[in-house]
Amino acid sequence: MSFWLFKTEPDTFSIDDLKNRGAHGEIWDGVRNYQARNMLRDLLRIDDRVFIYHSNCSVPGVAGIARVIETGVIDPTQFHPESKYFDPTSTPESPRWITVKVVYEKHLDAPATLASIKSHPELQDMQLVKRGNRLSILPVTDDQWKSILHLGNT
DNA sequence: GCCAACGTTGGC
DNA sequence: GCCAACGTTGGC
Repeated sequence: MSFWLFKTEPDTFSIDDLKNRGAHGEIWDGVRNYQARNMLRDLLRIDDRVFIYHSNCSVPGVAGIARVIETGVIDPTQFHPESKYFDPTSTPESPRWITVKVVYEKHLDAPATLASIKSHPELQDMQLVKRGNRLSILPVTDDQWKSILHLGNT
């Protein structure tokens, strides 16, 4: 089992929205970056655990945890002309955007804020805090996972 | 709103 | 292949 971090803007889709989907979970749609797509398509496995990270908000940070329940999911929004994620160059015969479905697992007791992550020496290697990082899907090491759990459960 | 740090697009 | 222009991300 591997660990990951997914970014989301809580104004658009928050961990509470994911919680409200219940056991049905939610397709992680809208990823339109090839590096991120490749991780979703090629590296994520069922039962992998995912930090849900709230970005572009007043207090950015890891809010909670989700679990991968389905892989190789064709992002349906690429075929929806009314969607902001519509991709007219993708075809049902050869879909370009593949993603996963996740289900809510739990909130951290308190969010592990970006500020607190930056203040912890053992987390300075996280891709999240690396200069210029903009990927919305990031790998997390076992040690980083444990450290952030600790940050969020004090 | 500002702006740095990207990724993408398209002319050449 | 080069590179300028443009769009996006996301912290602050």
